[in-house]
Amino acid sequence: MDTPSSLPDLPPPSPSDPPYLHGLNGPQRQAVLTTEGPVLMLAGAGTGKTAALTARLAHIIATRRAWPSEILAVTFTNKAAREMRERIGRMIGDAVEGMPWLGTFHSICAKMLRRHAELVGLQSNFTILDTDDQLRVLKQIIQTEGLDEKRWPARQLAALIDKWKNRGLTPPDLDAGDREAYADGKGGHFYALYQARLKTLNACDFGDLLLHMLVILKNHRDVLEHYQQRFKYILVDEYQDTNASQYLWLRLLAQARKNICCVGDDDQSIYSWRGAEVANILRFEKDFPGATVIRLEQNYRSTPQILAAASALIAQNSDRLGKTLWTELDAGDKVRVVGVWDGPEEARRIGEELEDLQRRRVSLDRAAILVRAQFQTREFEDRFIAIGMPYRIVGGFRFYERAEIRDALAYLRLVQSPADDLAFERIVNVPKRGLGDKAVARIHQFARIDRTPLFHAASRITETDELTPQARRQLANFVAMMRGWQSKAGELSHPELTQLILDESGYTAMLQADRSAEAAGRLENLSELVRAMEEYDSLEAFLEHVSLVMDRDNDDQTETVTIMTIHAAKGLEFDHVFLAGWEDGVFPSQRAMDEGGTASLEEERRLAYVAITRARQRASIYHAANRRIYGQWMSSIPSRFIGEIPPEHVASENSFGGGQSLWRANWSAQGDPFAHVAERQPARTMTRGPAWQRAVAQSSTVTRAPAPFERAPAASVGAKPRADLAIGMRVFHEKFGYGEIIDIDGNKLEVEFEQAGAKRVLDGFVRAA
DNA sequence: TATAAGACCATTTTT
DNA sequence: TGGTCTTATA
Repeated sequence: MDTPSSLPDLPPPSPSDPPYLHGLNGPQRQAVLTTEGPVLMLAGAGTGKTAALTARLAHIIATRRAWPSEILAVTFTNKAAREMRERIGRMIGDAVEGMPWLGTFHSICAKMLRRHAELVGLQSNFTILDTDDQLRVLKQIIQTEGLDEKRWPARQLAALIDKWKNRGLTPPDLDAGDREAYADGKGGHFYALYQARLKTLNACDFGDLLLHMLVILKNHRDVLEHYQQRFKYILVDEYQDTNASQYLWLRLLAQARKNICCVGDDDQSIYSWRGAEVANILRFEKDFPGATVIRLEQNYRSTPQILAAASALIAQNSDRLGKTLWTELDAGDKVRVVGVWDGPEEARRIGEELEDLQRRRVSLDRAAILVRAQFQTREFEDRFIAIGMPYRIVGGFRFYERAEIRDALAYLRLVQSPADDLAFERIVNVPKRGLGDKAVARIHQFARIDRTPLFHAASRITETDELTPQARRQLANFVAMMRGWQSKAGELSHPELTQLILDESGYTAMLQADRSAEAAGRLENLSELVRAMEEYDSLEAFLEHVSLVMDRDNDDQTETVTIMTIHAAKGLEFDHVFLAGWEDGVFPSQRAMDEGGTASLEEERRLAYVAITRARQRASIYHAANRRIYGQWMSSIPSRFIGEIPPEHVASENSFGGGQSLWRANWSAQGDPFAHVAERQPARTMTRGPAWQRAVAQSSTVTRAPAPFERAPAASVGAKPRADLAIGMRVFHEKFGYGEIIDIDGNKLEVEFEQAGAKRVLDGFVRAA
């Protein structure tokens, strides 16, 4: 397969090969060495895609085909971009620094758009709105147009506009059908209003970054030609995730030289609900005639058992380009399918398995729990707190999405551009200054009449008697403070300025006065923000970074299990993977089963494929017979996907049969809310689906009665206590705030928290304060 | 204007 | 179930 004879165009590997070719197999080498013309690299899960990709870049640079600044390399996430930059850096050294066009679609477009902003009616210092800002603008429009917000929610309009932007459509491009979609045919009108509003705000949303650039490239030949000349080579990662507008953008840029290399895997396309179009990858050869298609099929990650299970599953999908993954690894364990009684037991069982790994000195970093939806994480969080299992939940709120961070940024934005109405509205009354809806409405009115930004209107309105005397005084004070900061912006460094704003505005005082447990964390986040700013040359640079790039900081050095959604896990790998909640209705999700037909079920199946292929050594699939969803207990049947894995690759276990009576007794004794369900549920469930019957029938392991009571935590096994902590020390905890260490027992601490009282916590969750 | 109690409604979320 | 948003009251 990877012998040179099957690839006649390539020189055979030789010891004189440059280092970046070392260790690459035949197709990977081909992907590196085929620099000219369009290339489609179909890279299955775990086939060394990133290695090939970075080697390709290194090759292009090393052989002087292009300067680093002449290569466009696009990824979807900042993380992927960062990783690529690091890996190339290791191959070619400092030359990566000169790769200004390596980044996400959005960051690259933002960079371009700052140069050409005037071509779409923006100034080059436009602000980038996030989803929150976007929603607020839309709400205002809906309100001023006198629409019933209940009947026509802003979220729905936002989703629609997003969809249009993803498809590369500006308001005039919409056809009749599109326009009909919202508020009895007013969709297009509202879209146009929104775009106009953004223009006056000198702002754009995420979708606009791409859409504006697309419009510019289409309408301005000179700009297009400039970039076509500049980018001698184009490289796109995760091509299956591109949406129409990204696709059109790429096609325009690649048209002249046609040196475009797209890497992707149609089987891992799981973002169609976000506008990604698998069709882009399926029709690549049509778009670029004569394209070289290279398949990376040797998997270096998973055991044959895992791979076979995943392959059989994905084979159920139609509409695939088709790949045959193979591996040279040894057989390994079958995929485990474990049936449990309910959600809490699922968490308990997985917790026990993790403790088992700890006892075997396996680092928890090598294990992950993957879920379909975010709500499933709670069950694990509850359990893991109880047993002291160190965990990390990926997703949820990101750093810059937190209220206090957004508030601080709004202050900065307003200092930097007084015309930023969204920022003004966000913070006029934070901390509370007695400037409520009424006062803000007056300011709005004033601004509308004068056609000036809110801040300017606010300053003017204090010279009138429009407001009550105290509101007037407060507002005058606010305006004066803001003016003060604006004038000091030149003298102070931006971290100093930020600190000054936080203190003078009363924001710090507000949080200090707040006795709740979260307040301490908020203050901590703000100092984190100030610290992060120091790495940037200017406020502008920092704000740009924060709106597009800023990730949550996860620099904890403790070994932890990772709990995350399957979506978030794409591209990652773990030795031990626990796949929770494989029940019809959870996974595949109820929505996917109800609406969307085959297409969305196939996307769920791809998701299942992604999930299984994250595992290197062992994949364990869990399904519960009962699950509480939105507070309601529901009985459930195993996911249809379980039944699609060939029996020869599966080892089933379940907690039923022998354990059942014990269960019932135990649950009833605890006043279990669904004791009545237990009377009949198992029998009924077991006769339900064929998958379940098989899971029971195949059951090879003797069932163990589940632990009826809370067990003593075993987390201390194999964990090393930290040397940097001592009794009496002041520490900070993300959830509980500040406190003092009372006692240390191995890696467990007894801490008296200032707000939350005495708690036992793992040392990994605190840091010295 | 600020707070408290009720209504409402829930996937996945790279930017 | 529980978090967010809206509406009623001090």
